Amino acid sequence: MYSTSANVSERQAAPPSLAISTVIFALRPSESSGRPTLWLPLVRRIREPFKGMWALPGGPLTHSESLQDAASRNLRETTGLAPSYLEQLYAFGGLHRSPTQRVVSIVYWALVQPTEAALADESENVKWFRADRLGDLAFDHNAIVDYALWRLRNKLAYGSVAYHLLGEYFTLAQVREVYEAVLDRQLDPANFRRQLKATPEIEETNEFLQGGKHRPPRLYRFTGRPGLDPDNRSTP
Amino acid sequence: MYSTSANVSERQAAPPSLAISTVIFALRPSESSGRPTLWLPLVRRIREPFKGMWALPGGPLTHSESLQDAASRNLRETTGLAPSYLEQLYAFGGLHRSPTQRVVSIVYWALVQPTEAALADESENVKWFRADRLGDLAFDHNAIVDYALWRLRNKLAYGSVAYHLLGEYFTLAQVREVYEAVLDRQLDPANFRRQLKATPEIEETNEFLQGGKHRPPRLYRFTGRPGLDPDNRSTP
DNA sequence: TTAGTTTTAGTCAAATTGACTATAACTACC
DNA sequence: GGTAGTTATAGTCAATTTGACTAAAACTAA
Repeated sequence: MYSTSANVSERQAAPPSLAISTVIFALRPSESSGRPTLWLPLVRRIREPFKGMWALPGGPLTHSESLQDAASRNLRETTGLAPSYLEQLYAFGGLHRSPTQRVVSIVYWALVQPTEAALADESENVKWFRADRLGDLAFDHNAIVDYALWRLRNKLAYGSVAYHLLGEYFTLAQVREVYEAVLDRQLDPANFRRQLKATPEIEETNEFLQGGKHRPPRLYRFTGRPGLDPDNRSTP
Repeated sequence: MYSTSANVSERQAAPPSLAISTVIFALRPSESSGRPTLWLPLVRRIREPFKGMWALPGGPLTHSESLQDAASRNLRETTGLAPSYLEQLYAFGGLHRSPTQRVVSIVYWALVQPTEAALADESENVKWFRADRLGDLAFDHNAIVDYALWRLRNKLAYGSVAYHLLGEYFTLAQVREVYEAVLDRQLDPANFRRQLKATPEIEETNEFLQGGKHRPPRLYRFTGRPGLDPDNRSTP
């Protein structure tokens, strides 16, 4: 319809095009320290503009999908995973985001639990990067990732989002490691666990994690519901 | 371009159309109690769908405007006012928001300081309503207003947004009245002022507000910057 | 001058937070 | 089998913050 070879007046008349992108966070052990760190998948652009550079996964909004469905499909197509948490981040609509056309991107951010599947889906054009060591990305995607990180840190501090980066069962120390990775600072183990034990959504189980070279920690489980976004208002 | 009389296959092929809407809050003294309450302007729809019903101010995104500029213009056109605070709320993109076509609305919310001008701009098709006494609105606009109210309450509790509903100089009791109106509960005057006095962005002046039938309260002034949204990142 | 009003400062106990100590319960190694 | 190493877990204590409340200050209206 709106071919890229359209002349100027045609381009001016065309409505801004609408795209969906996703910032997908997962935890992976750092190669150096072994502690968990934040990673995210990027895709290599195979055409202009920014051909060859890395960019957030995304694509146009198809006619039969809600915004969230489009983001969810996008996520599945690039990582093979289902999101454990998915929330709208922001609609970016600056005039000069793309040099060739006016495009408005509605960006979602997601948390996934990393599995073998995720690694298997890596390829020449899809790779995972440490969130704090991205190079220069296409478009305004560096700014978008920065904002997503800010939002993640914020939700971590106030909301109850850390559990979506972990499996169904977890130890309190694992939760603390998530906080330390995302907030990038050490937390006092004893005080941290006191706070977690005071939140009613964290349920104690009678299971313990065996295998460490120390006292086996108790496993817990998160029983809360995510958020109160318009998209997620009436999810039972 | 995409006329409403296009046939089904043409409509399917057309990209979802993109609109900007704004939820504009201002304070006005309640008619009954005289205390400040939240009001917002609505416009009457002059064509289908939902012809005759009240709706949020809005319109299509023009090609030469950023999202925020479009919201700002929208606000000025319906109220004659400039926003004292403007922030993106959410992008609503459900499949069936409008019965006639797929439309994605990027909604902003704003705070304005009410002046004579705002009242003057009321007309047959633009009216202000109490935020807690809206009827049935067009489209999904009731849900949008609910979400905007939720966000306002949230920002009030954590952020520093109340001052944008007041003038440059204000008394601490006026701030408390804003909180009481938005949160809909009474706050202890003494404790509330202790908290405000502890926040460094609230600057004491040497002026006092005369005219009440009681001890004249000191005037204060807000010196902080609003937010950290992508739109407002580099505002000096 | 007095009553009525809101502003403003202050007290005190309860709850929360931050820094820290000590014991429990496991594994690994000698 | 005992002992060192490690993390889990409970608990203490002072500092800070919060909520409920008292009371004086400073104006207007009568």
